[in-house]
Amino acid sequence: MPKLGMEPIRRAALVKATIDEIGANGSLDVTVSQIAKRAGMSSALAHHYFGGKEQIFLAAMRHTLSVYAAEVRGALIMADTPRERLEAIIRAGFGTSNFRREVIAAWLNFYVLAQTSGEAKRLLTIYQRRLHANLMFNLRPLLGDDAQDAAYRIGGLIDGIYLREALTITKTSSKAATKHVLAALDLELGKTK
Amino acid sequence: MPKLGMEPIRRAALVKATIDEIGANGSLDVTVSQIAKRAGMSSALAHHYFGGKEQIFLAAMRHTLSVYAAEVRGALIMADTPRERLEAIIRAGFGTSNFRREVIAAWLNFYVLAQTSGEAKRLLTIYQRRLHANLMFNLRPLLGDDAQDAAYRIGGLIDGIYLREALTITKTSSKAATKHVLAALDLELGKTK
DNA sequence: TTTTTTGTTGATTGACGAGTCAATAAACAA
DNA sequence: TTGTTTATTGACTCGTCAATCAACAAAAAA
Repeated sequence: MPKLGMEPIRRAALVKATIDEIGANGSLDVTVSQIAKRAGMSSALAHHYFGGKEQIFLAAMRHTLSVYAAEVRGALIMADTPRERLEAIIRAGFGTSNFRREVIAAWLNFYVLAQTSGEAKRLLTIYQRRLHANLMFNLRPLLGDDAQDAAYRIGGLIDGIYLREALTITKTSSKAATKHVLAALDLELGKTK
Repeated sequence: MPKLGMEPIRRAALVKATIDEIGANGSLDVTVSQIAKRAGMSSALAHHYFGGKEQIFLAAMRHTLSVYAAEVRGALIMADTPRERLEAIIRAGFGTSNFRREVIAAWLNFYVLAQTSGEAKRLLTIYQRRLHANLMFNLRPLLGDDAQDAAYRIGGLIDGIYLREALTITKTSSKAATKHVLAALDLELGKTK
């Protein structure tokens, strides 16, 4: 009994299932059947809507990236000063929608995908550039020419902490991660504890 | 014409071929045949010596880790003061044997493997702990109770920069990476530029 | 010399998975 | 009503790959 207008629903379900399946599995070594089953449909339908496995992965990646971007934008609305905006960017990165086991696992595997897929690489590069630009924009008024290097280090630290969480995940790690990056930010800004 | 004493030679060749193949391929999605071919033997022989694919991967991982550890130990011999030792640890991480395309790609994929394989996870955890302990030991005389957090941040930054290099590799990035982490170290130590 | 140990591979097996296709069915348009 | 578009799947094809095996060869031990 086919209801019309299923396409967006199916696509969304597949995207979510893909992230969950990668998270559950810990690798990109998931079958289209597994994803489709988790999303409650046949594998043929997944192919029908996405064309192929890589395109499913890329859609999941775009979704992850856009959720991240939305969370950052949201946090920035509330912030007025450069310092507040920097804090908002950092907090958003470790916010509830991004800092979860499956999402971190998926993120890690997107880096692997980027080794093979040009499109995946492009998407990740966009994320990195956007993060860097956001940090730069708010660091420059505070640090001038040192902003460039500081932004690189803060961005690198964020990514590094993500990578570590891919290995050991705990409930409290979100708070701790935020605190660490904020401390690094204070150091960059020249505040001594 | 079987020469005796081939085992260690074959094993070493397979380990090297594994790292190269993962690097060339950008993922763990390499076949035993590919690895064996690169190492100049049949896939059956690879199985004969290692028993299975995962054990080949783990051997490659152990090798990578031990090369890293050796490089750190080597650098530490020349260093006398805590500050010099910290610099040595950082420099070793971005030294010529570790900071290469294939090795970084392999490293990234070991993180993925650690999601599935308990042994891989164990090995990576050892690396992280060792790095942390090394940093701590030399930061404590300089920072006291702040050493713990500082070590976490320096370690995280190192990993983060590695992750970024997995995406964009350039010739000069080794120098730049070192400079960035050393700058972060200076900040932690309270030196203002 | 016979036997055992070590080295080595081509061929095969058995499983699994991506992608395709034909067929079915409901909704909608003409 | 008839034709078209959208939704959906079971069955199938074709390829790949990890792992095993049988067989051969040479060195070393007996």
